[in-house]
Amino acid sequence: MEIQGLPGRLLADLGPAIAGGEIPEGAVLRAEELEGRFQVSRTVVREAVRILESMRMVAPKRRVGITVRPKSEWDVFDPLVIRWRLAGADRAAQLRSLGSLRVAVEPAAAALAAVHASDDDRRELSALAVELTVTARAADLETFLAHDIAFHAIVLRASGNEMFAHLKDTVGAVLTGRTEHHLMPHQPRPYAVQLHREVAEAICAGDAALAERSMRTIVAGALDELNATLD
Amino acid sequence: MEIQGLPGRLLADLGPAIAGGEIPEGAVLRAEELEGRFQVSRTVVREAVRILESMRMVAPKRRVGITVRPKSEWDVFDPLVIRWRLAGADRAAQLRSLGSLRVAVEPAAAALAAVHASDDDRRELSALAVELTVTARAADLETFLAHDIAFHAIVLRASGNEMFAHLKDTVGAVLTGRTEHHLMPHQPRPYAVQLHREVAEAICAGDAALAERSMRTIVAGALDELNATLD
DNA sequence: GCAACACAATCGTCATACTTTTACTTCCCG
DNA sequence: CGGGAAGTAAAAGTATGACGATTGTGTTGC
Repeated sequence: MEIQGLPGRLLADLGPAIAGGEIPEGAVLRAEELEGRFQVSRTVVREAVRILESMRMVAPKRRVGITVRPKSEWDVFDPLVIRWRLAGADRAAQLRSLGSLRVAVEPAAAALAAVHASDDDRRELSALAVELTVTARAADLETFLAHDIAFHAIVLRASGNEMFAHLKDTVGAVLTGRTEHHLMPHQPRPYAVQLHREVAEAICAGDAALAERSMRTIVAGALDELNATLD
Repeated sequence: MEIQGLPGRLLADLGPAIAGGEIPEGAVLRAEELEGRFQVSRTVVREAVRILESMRMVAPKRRVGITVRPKSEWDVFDPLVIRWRLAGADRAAQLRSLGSLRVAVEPAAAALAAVHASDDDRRELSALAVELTVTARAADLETFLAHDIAFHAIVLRASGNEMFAHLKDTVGAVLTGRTEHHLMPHQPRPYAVQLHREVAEAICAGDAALAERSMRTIVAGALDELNATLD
C-alpha cells in the first residue's frame, strides 16, 4: 500500500510536514538540501519529489527550487494527502470536508446498493447490523468501530460504482479518526445503531428510497455531531 | 498541470496504454526494456514508474519486474487516471461512474452553495444561466459547453467544500467528453436549460432545497441520457 | 535609468557502478 | 523419489559524477 523504499521514507517525512503546514505554502526547498537533511542520494530525492509533484503539492522550478504549492491546488482526493491532513494540524478542516462528502455519497451508494447488492452482501450487512447493536450495548468501542467500518465499506462496494467503492478507506479513516480523538459519544447512540439496522433491512428488501433516507440520516447526524464538537 | 519533462512524456505514453487496456492487468514490464523502447535513461523511467506506483497502477518487484496491478486497485480519483480512462477503451465505464458521482455530489454542492455563495458567485451564476439560454437557442454547442462547464464549476466552488471544488475539472471533462463524442442532443434541451436557470435562481434566493432538487434533476437526467445512449 | 549581456544557481538527464532482494535451479541427503 | 538447503542470476534499488538546459539576478555600458 505504501510507497516502498527510501523514497517512501522521504515521502513519509515530507508529506505530513507539508500537509501539516510545518513547511508552509510558498516555501522553497532545494534538492541538495534534502539530500543532506535526509542523507539520501539525488535519485531518491527526485523520486519522492516527483510523487509530490504528481499530487500537485510541489512544483520544481529551475534556478529557483522546489516550491510548495498553495493548499488549494493539492490533489485533495489522493488517499495519502487525506491521511496526512487527518494526521496533522488540518485535521478539523479535513474532517469537515469529508463529512460533507459522506453526506453526498453514502446515501447515493445506499440507494444503489439496494438495487445491486449481491445476496452475500445483504447477508453480511444484516449480520453486521446485529453485531453493531450488540457491541454498542456493551460499549465495546473498538469492536464497534471495526464493524462500523466494515458496514459502510460493504454499502459502498455493493453500490456497484468503483469510485464509491474506493472511498471505503477514506470513510474508514474518518470513523477511526473520530473514535480515536474522542469526537464520539462514549457509547454509540442507540438511534444511530437503529438507523444502521434500517439501512441493512432496506437494502435487503431492495428499498432504495428507504436505504437512501436512513443512510442520509446517519451521515448527516455524524456531520452535525462533528460540527458541534469542533466548534 | 502536467508532469514536466521526459518522465511526463513517458507517463503520457504508459498511462493511457495501461488505462486503455493495451497493456493488460498482470502484464510485467522491465525497466531496462522501457529504457530502450523510449530511449530514455534509467532515471527517467524510474521517476515515471514511481508516479504510476503512487497511483497504484503498477507495482515494481525485485527479480520480477514492474507488474500492472488490477484495475480495481487503481486510484480512480486521480485526475490523470480519469483523463486516461476517458480517452481510451474504458470511456463508457468511466462516464457511468462519473455520472453517478455527479448525481451524488452536485445536488449536495448546490444546496451548500445556496447558503455559502458570495454575491459575485450569485451574479455570475445568473449571468451564465442567461448565456446558456441564449446559446442553447442559437444551437451554439461550443459556447454552450464552455458556459455549462463554468456554471457547474461555480456551483462546486461556491459550495465552500474544497473536495467538491476539486471535482470541477472532472465534471468539465465529462461535459466536454459527452459533447465531443456526440452523446448529447444536437441542440441542448430547453428543459435542461430551464433547470439551470432554476438552480441559479434558487442559489441566489438562498433556497437550498430547491437548488438541490433542480440540480439533481439535471444530473440525473444527464445520467439517464448517458445510459440510454451507451446501451 | 534602462536595456542587453554575462553569470551562476538550480533542476533535468545520462551513464555507470554497486547493492539488495528474491525467484529459480541445482544438487545433495534422506 | 522427494524435499530441503545452498548457490546463482536477474531484476529493481541506490549512489555518484558529469554534463545540459533554463532562468533569475546582477552588472555593465550606453
